[in-house]
Amino acid sequence: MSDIVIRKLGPGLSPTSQHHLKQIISHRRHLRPGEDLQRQGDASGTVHFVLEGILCRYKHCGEKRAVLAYLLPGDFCGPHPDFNGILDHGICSLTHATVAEAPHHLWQECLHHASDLTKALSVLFLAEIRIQRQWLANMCQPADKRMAHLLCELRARLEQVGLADDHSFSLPLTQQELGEALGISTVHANRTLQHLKDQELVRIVDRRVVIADLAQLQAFAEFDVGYLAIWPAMITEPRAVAV
Amino acid sequence: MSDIVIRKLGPGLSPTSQHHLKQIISHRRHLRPGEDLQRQGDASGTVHFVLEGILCRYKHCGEKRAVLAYLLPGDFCGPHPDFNGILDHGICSLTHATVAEAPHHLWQECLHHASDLTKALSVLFLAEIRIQRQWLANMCQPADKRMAHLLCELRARLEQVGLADDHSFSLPLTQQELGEALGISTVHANRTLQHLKDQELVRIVDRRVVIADLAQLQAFAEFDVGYLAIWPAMITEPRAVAV
DNA sequence: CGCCCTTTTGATTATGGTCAAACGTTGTGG
DNA sequence: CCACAACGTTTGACCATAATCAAAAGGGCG
Repeated sequence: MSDIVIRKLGPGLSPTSQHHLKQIISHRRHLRPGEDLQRQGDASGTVHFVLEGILCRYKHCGEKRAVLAYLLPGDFCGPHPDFNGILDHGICSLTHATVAEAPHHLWQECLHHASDLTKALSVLFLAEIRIQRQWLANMCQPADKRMAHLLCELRARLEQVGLADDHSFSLPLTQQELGEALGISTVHANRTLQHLKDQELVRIVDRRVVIADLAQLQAFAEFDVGYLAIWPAMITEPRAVAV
Repeated sequence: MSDIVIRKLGPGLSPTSQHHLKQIISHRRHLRPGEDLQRQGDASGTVHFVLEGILCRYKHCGEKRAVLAYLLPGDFCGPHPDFNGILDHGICSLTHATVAEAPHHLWQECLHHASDLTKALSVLFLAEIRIQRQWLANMCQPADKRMAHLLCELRARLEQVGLADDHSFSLPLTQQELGEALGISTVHANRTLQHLKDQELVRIVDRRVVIADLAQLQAFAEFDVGYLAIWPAMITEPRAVAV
């Protein structure tokens, strides 16, 4: 199951490093919906990778909770090796989830032996900040476009790890949770989704997102997949990683 | 003048590395207001540090321009050493500005010789993503609080490099540019500033932000300086770096 | 002075928030 | 099996924040 991490960390890793990494992250931890993996204000903690389920980075913002990022299977939860401060945000599981946990000393040792791993992590990290910037840029769009954009992004990221195709994917999130990520109220998230449904762009049935015409949805959302490319090869050859 | 970069990169650098770095970034480049340092879509470019003036990272978002980050004196413009793709955003100068430019081959060599520099850069980069996350979290606040928060942030970041005190700082940005960073219209940026002025929290006179009572402004903005700490020591001892 | 850019103001519109209630589903316990 | 609680979804009415449009008023500069 840790293959999904290898898949995401990509073609850059030597077989030796891959082996090392798999050993290190063999320890599993299960999380229930709503359970925190790390809390805002904690001193920097253990390294994690998502194996199953969806988690989110979040901050408290007045009364509300602001969801800053979704963490999907294969994603690195941090903290980054160079970080040695206080965590500025929490990580919370939105579904039942399984994460791989790397004990601190083993992780340090692994980074030491597998020098290409440090670079691969940096690349993942740079990919994450590109998503973060895109989310901020999207804030100047109306809610329906933002919602469509978010669904396009989730689809593309899940596809990278083989969990989505062009027509549908599983999305066990509530409308409230989607709203928190878009910075809109639950009620408005609902109306927004209905608006998309009325336009026959997407439907959400039975915890699955169903897309009639992906190109049309992406056009509506002004979605350009470029910012999600993790490895340079993916820009021209998106499926290269999936092989 | 490149001292400001050393100051920001912080106490982590050995004297040798500092010397190396100063040599490498001795090449200066001047930018006029509105001039691009890098364009969205370019292949990854040259490394830059801001020495004077204010630049911004931006994306086009429909008709508008979304400002994603301000780059202040001492800030690293990227690209990050591990990044080798297409730039997902542009960098534009908002004022007259001076940047230090490190030719690619010298930069690579410098990173090789000064291994602590790579780490220092990562730390700066992590600081930048914390700001990015905070900006996103702020999007669920009303515009007046966001504006106040932005001013608090700019003040604190400028103070880190000795360009602000508790009472005022120079801010040669237009209300339009502030609005683009907050995701609000120019008109609303103006009304928001007036609202803050009416509450006697801040005034902007003659391109300077004047703060009557910093604590009061920060309280209104729900501003917690923690996310701006670059080095662990700064969390408890913010002035340690400034010495 | 006249031009351009920025700031300011007013009037109008629209996007999205809040409150409240109803409806559907699921899971639990009697 | 049903009753009930808990949660998520849906709907309506009303309100608030902010966008848009238009125009006037300053301000710096050739």
